Amino acid sequence: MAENPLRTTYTVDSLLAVTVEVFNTRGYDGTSMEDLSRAAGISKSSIYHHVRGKEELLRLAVGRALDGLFGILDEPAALAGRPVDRLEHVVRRTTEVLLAELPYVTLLLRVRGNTGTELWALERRRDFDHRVAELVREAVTAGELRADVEPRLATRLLFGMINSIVEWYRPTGAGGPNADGVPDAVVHLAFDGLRA
Amino acid sequence: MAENPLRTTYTVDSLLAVTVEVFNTRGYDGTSMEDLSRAAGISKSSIYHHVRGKEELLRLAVGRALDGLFGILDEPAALAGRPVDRLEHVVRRTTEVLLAELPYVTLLLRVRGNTGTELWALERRRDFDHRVAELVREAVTAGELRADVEPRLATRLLFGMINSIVEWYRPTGAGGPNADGVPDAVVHLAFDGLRA
DNA sequence: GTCTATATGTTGATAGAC
DNA sequence: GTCTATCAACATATAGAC
Repeated sequence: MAENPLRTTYTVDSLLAVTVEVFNTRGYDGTSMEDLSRAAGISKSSIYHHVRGKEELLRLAVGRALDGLFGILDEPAALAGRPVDRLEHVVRRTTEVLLAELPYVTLLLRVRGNTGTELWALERRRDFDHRVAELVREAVTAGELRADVEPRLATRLLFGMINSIVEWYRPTGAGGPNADGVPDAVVHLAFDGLRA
Repeated sequence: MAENPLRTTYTVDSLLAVTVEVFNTRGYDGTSMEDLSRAAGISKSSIYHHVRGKEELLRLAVGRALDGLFGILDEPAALAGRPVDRLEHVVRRTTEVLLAELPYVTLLLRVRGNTGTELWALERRRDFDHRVAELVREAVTAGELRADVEPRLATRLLFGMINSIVEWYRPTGAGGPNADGVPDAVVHLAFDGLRA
C-alpha cells in the first residue's frame, strides 16, 4: 500500500495522492498535466494510462471526500437520540473526517462549477448541507438550541467555520481522530461561544 | 457612476466590476481574456487599453477588498475600550465590509498564491488575521473570553465562519449595513454559541 | 507501464486601422 | 476607445515504439 517515493510505477490511488497535493497548491485550473507529470516523476502519457484525463482525477478525488462525509450521516449516533446530540456528533465527526481526508476535502471545498464534475460535486455538497440543516431545525424545535437561531443561517455559519479549517490546518504527526484538539474546539465554540 | 448595461465605453472601475463577477464565477485561472471580453461586451484589445493585463485586474480587485478590511482596524471603536468590545466591533464590521464589498472580498478569499499578486494578497490577509488574533489574546488575558480559548485557534475558526459568508450570501435588496441580520447572527453565534 | 513525438485547440497579449 | 487580425506559448490529449 505505502510506496516508495522513488517509485517508478503508480496505481490510480497513489497517483491521486500526488495529484491532489498539486491541485491544492496551484488550483485545479492552474494545474497543467505537465505540472502533474513533473510532480509524479512520470510523463504525461503515463498519467493518461491510469485515467482518462484531468477531469477524472478531479472526480476521483472529490468523490473520496464526499463518501467520507456522507458516511457520517449513516452512523448510529447520527440517526438516533436527542437532535442536539445527533447534531453534536455530526459536527464533531465532520471535523474529524475533514482532518483525516484533509487534501481530498480541501479540493472538494475549492470546486467552483466550471465542468460537469464540479457541478456534480457542488450538488452533492448542497445535499449534505441540507440534511444537516434539517437536524438543526429539529434541535431548535425541540428547544435544545436557542430559539432565535435561524436554522439555515446557523448551519451555514457552523459549516463555514468547520470547512475553513482546510485553509490553515497542517498535520503535526500527533494525528489521531482528535487531532490537536481541533474537533473539541469546534464543538465548544459552536455550542457555547467565546464569551467568559 | 451607475452606467448603462448597453454601454459602449468603460472606465477601469466599471470594467473591474464586470471582471470580478466573472472571476468569482469561473475562478481566476479558469477565466480567459476572451471570457472577460464577452462578459464586458467589448473586444480583448479594448480591455488591454484600460489595464496592462489579467493580473492587474486581479490586483485592483483584491486591493479594494484589503483596503476595506484594514480600514476597520483604524476605526475609533477598534482602538479603545475593553478588548472584548473592540473585538466585537471588529467582528461585526468585518462582516459588514465583507457584505458591502462582497464580490471583491470573495475574490480575495479565493486567491491561492500562483502569481506575485496572489502572494502579496495572501501576505496582507495574514497581517490582518494576526492583528485580530492579538485582540483575542488581550481579551482572554483580561478574562473577558473563556480561559480555555486558544487565541490563535479561536481567531481562525471565527474568521473562517465570517469569511464563509461569501460562499452563499446573495444581496436581497434590503441591503444596508446590517444586511438581513447576518452581522447580528455572526456576533451572537461567535460570542454566545448555539446552545439554549 | 513507461516513453518520445506530435496533433489539435486555447491562451494572454500585440499591431495597427478607424 | 474601439475594432479585426494575428502571434508565440502553452494546454489537453493521442499514437505508437519499447
